[in-house]
Parts: sequence; structure tokens; C-alpha cells
Amino acid sequence: MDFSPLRGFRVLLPEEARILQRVEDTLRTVFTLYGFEEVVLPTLEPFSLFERKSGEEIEKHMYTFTDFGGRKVALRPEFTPSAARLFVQRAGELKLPVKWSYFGSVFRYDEPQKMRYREFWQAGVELIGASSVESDLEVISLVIDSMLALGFKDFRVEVNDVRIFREMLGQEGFNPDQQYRVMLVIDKRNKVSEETFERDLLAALDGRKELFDRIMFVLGLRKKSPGESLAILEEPKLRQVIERLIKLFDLGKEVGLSKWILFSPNIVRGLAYYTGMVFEVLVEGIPYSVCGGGRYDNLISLYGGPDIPCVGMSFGVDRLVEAAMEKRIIKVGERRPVFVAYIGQELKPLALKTARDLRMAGIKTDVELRERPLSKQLEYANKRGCKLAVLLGKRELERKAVKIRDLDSGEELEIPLDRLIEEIRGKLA
RNA sequence: GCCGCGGUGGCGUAGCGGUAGCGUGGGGGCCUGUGGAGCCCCUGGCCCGGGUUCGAAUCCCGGCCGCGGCCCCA
Repeated sequence: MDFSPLRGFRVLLPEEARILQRVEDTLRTVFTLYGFEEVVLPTLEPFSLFERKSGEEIEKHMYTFTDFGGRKVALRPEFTPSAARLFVQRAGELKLPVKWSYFGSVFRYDEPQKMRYREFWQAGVELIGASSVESDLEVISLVIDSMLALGFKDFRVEVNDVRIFREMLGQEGFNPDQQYRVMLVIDKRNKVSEETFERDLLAALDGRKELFDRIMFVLGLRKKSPGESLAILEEPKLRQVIERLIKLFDLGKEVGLSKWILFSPNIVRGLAYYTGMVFEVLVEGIPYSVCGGGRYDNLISLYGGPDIPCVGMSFGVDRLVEAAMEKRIIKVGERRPVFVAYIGQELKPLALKTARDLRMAGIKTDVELRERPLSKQLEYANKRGCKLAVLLGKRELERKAVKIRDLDSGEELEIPLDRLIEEIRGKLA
């Protein structure tokens, strides 16, 4: 009988769980500072909720089953549809813009590989009801501050607008399906050789050399500012889109964010549902993006709500953890516990009471639970990483005193029993 | 769904056709009031299923799992 976890599912030991939680707590703090309020959404949803947004094909990548009520249900593969549904149901009582955040794991039935699991953690926000450049920047700013709060220094937010290529291709008579195929090629720009890329791109463009050249030209504008780009781009239809990007970058500059924001025309996020600005966050030397987001103005109406614009993003929390470990920026510092040891079984009740007193005083405390000899108790305390041990022994108790041992230095100190808590507080400080 | 490499105690490894060893961890002892040292004992393993063979951890096939890649990535 094999009870192993399922393929692609992970078990986190205390050290790893602690790091994950630390990352989540940091994100939660920043999200809150930006005024996003956390909502808790169902893990299991009607399958149709996801089908609506992503189409039937999506079932191949989801965990679905029929419940005892005969309903077709699915483990959530993302949060956005649940948030959109919640908004639609409550739209009447919500003041716009609505700012929500969410945390939790999502499930996707893919082949596991590096940084791709079947259950992974996300943390994201949805900003519903604002179409302004300011709302785009609000999300990007939140992302940058989150990265900084986590301790990342060398990261960049690569920003684009999906309308740039869509407009170009649309003008040339490419239908959305054909456009999508071109976008897929562009998305892979950095993953394949330049020759392969150019060959595939030309093929996706039906061999239209002149269009190919224009796209290559735009792609060449990577890392240039949108301002520069506009100056050399003679695409009247694109003017509006580029002007909006320029506004975004100018605004970012005024807010002091330009150091991290980068124009990157090859970011297309491979998704059909984005309608404007899109971005990804990349950390120097890490081959996968840790965050992605953008504007999807027809999301709410897709779920039967009013025509309300929407921008959002989500962090891959696992990927942040992995990247942070790689960059060694995680401080795993933890409050070290105090250990209450006792010598002689008759002191067991006093040991338990002492442990509880310490805990009630807010001091993280372990106590001997196995009736072992003192040497073993101390050995265990050391393995647990305890900073101090309280030694309860008859000899000292006759004088109403206990010993405190510093497990790092080995130093021992006898103190009156009624001063125990203050002494320990002092030692731990 | 496809391709490559791999799977030996909890973890790390040796063995690569003939009794499965070591390190570490865990439990205990030497030590009935002072630990992380040392010595000793115990614990516990060849991913699963077929096949080849007198004999398989070892060779072959399939599956499962892991790692990496392709496809994909809401």
C-alpha cells in the first residue's frame, strides 16, 4: 500500500512552511498598505465558472468531478473568476473601485517540472471599476513595493500593451485566431534561437515580409522608453495605445518607480483575455516570471455583470520563495524557545505549570514530555534550537529558586522562582 | 500527451548476476542533577509488476514516482 502524496503535490516541512508563510505575510502587509482587502474564496467551484472564461478545452488541465448532487465541480485553477463572480453578485452594494486581495493554492493538471506543480500558491489582487492609467500604476506600484519588501533588489517589471500587435495585425486583416498564433511566437522570443524565432514569426505572418519587418522593429524597441518608441513609430492607430503607455511610464517616473519599470514589447502573456496593459516580473538570473498581470476590461461583463473595467495581478508564491532562496535574501530568523527541564518525577507538575506560566507571558516554551534523564532533556532542548533552559531541581527549590542555563554559552544562573519570567524576558531580549 | 536521465533504510551513498554494507538520523545504554564528545547495542532498505537465469538490487519489458526538456502554462 502506497500512501505517497499525489504526483505534483508537495508536503512542506516546518522550515519550508515557515518561509512560505513569511513571504505570504509580507505580501499581505503590502497589499493592506495599498488598501486591498482580503477575501476568502472557495477552493471548489462549479466547473462552469472556469469554462466561461477559458473555454471547454480547459477541462484537460483541471481537477474535476461530479459531486453527490450531480453537479460538475472543479478545484480552482485560479482566483480571478471567483472574484469576478463575487463582484457581479454584490455589485449593487459595492463602492467603486473595489480593491480585493486573495491568498491560497490553486490546482492545475499539468505535467510537473521545474517550478510547476499541480498544487501551487498564489497571492493576488483585483482592482475592479477603474480604467485609468493611475489604476494600472497602482497595481504595478504594489508589485514593486512587494518585491522590495521581500528583499529583492535586481528585478524588473516588464510592461507592454497587447493592443500594439493586435492593432497592427488587425489592420492587416488577421483575425483574432491568427493574431493569437503570432502572439504565441512572440511570447517565445527569449526561449528559442533567433533563427528559429524569425522563421516561425515569418511563417505565422504568412510570409508577409513587410509586416515581419515592422514587428521586428517594434520588438527592437525593448528597453527603450515608450516616449522614444513613439517618436520613431509611425503607426497612427497605435498612437493612442503608445500614448497611454507613455503616460504610465511618466507617472511611474514621478512616483519614483522608473528604476524598475521597463517597456518590453515581447511580453504578451499568451492569454486571449487581456485587453490592454500587461506585465510580468522577472528577477535577475531566475528563468521564470514570479508575477504576472494586466488589464482585462471585459471580465466582469463576461460573468453577466455591468461593463466595468478591471486590472489585476497574481504572484506565484512558490516561485517567490524559490527565487528568494536562490538569492539568499530570506531571513529565516525565528524566535527561539525556552525549555523547561525537571529533575525528578515529583517535579513534573511544577514543570508543566512553569511552562504554562511562561506561555501565558507570551514566551515560546517547550517542556519535557517523555520523562527522560536531565542529560537527554538538555540534548533535546539543544536539538530544538532552544536558547534557554529552566532547570527545576529539589535543591534550588528548597531555597525557592531555579537555575537558568544559557544553552549557547553553558552559563548558569540561579534566580528566585518568583522572578523567573522577568529574568527570562531579560535574557531573551 | 511526448522525449532524455534516474529510483538501494527517514536522509545521503557503496555494491551493478551469487549471503545488502557504510555514513547520518531515530531509540536505548555506559552516566538515578548538567547536553551537543566518545564507545557499544537496537531500529530500518534494494519503487511496483512481469520476464531472462540454477540464482536478479544488478540484465530485459511495462508501470509508478523524481529531475530536466518539449507541448502548454488561465
